[in-house]
Amino acid sequence: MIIARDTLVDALVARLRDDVLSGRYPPGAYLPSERELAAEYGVTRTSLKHALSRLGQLGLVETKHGVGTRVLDYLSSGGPELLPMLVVANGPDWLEEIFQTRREIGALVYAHAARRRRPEHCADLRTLHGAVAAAETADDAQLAECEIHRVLAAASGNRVYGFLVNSLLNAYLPVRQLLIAPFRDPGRAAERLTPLIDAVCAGEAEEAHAAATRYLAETERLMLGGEDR
Amino acid sequence: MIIARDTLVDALVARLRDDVLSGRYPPGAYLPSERELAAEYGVTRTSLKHALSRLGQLGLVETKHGVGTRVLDYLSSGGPELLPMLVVANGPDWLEEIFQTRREIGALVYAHAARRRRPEHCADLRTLHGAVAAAETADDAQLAECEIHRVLAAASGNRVYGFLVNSLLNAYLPVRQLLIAPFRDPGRAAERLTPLIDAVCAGEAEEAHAAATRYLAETERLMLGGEDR
DNA sequence: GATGGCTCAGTGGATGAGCCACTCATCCAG
DNA sequence: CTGGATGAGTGGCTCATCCACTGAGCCATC
Repeated sequence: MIIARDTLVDALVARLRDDVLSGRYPPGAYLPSERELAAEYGVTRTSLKHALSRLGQLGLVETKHGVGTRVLDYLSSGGPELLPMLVVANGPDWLEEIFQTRREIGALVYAHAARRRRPEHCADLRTLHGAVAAAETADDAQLAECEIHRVLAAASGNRVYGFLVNSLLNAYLPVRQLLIAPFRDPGRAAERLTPLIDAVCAGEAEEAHAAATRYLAETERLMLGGEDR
Repeated sequence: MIIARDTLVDALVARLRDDVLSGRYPPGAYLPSERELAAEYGVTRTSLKHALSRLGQLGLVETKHGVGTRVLDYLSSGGPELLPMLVVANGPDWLEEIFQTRREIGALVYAHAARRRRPEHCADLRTLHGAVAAAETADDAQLAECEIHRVLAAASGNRVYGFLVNSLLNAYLPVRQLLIAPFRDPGRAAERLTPLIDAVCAGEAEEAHAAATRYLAETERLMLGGEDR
């Protein structure tokens, strides 16, 4: 286990992010001046600026010289990089939409993977599939399955799809402990993966599309508390 | 036209980003120490740190206290927020993959839009469609068309799809001048949109899917220099 | 010889005072 | 009524300085 103690700026970012997401500073509103905020949180203006700068990069706020820092309408203009943050703050609100996206994009991308996979992708998939089956903890199985999704996305031959899948994984990883049910029995988790991996390695695009849809829907059901068998 | 002069930190971010993308600092390599970099660029360490912090938020580098700042393997682990940057640096390399993604995700999302659109979405679509037709410049037509994509994504009822579409638009906007051909004749641009918008407003999901695919493929062809008619 | 603790050089983290540049509302002179 | 000057308030940026962390190497100990 890695102990990654947060830095002061990380804590500030988290705090300001919460203040924005909770509605304390709604979209369109101006934040207090940097000098005021720094005083309120008991930090230097320099540190506060670092935090604001990162929120700006995230697309949550916009700073204008001589004017101030304004909260943006991130729900309208934001990108998927906001998902991890939003999921941590309001997980249940987002589950359904993320699952739908995962299911539909997954089917699309994994069908491409079946068409364009190369031998090394298949080798990686087999290795990871084995790692899921042999995992000693649910945690290991879950992480190995994530890598499978990455390899499948890479096999699609479209790097943009790789980015999209990474986005969804990034939203999933911070809350994965809550969605670990499908991996409690690693052996069965691996069995569920078999049809998808076989279809992709065999180059059967139609079948991969169907298998992906089935697999993703089934794991969702289990994540949401359905019984396994 | 808005004159948004770059700030020093913006320039630093751009410079460091180029140094990373150009391979001067390949993934896995450590950047020189902050003190050295600050001296090299003739700026304060404070400003340099602001730039590095933003690159970190972007997922391009990772900084560890007491160790240094390392370039990440952004092609493997990054998200779509990297696209604007990558497109500006190596546009042609990415065009094909972005177009494929736009076409396939667009068809998927706009089919959902046909199923779930609400009256206000249709009203917005009609207004924007009119704005494209009446645009006095290709520029205005292009921007209005972008808004149409945003409204369509919103109409899908899935905010995650909205984020994905925003990502693609963000990658497109910085280079849109190079891809403005389809909007040289705003009237014809609006004509091309008609089947898609009609299908969505009529709630015909299958037809919306097909119309979206046709529309997106046709505009791509024109963007890449095909003749219009 | 292997172990465990120490030191030290180098790195990033954070501070706080200070000055500069920009924006906007206001006011006043023409 | 117009146009320019003013000033308060904002963020941009610098500087000098200190703190905290890491890792390599040394060395006494076992």
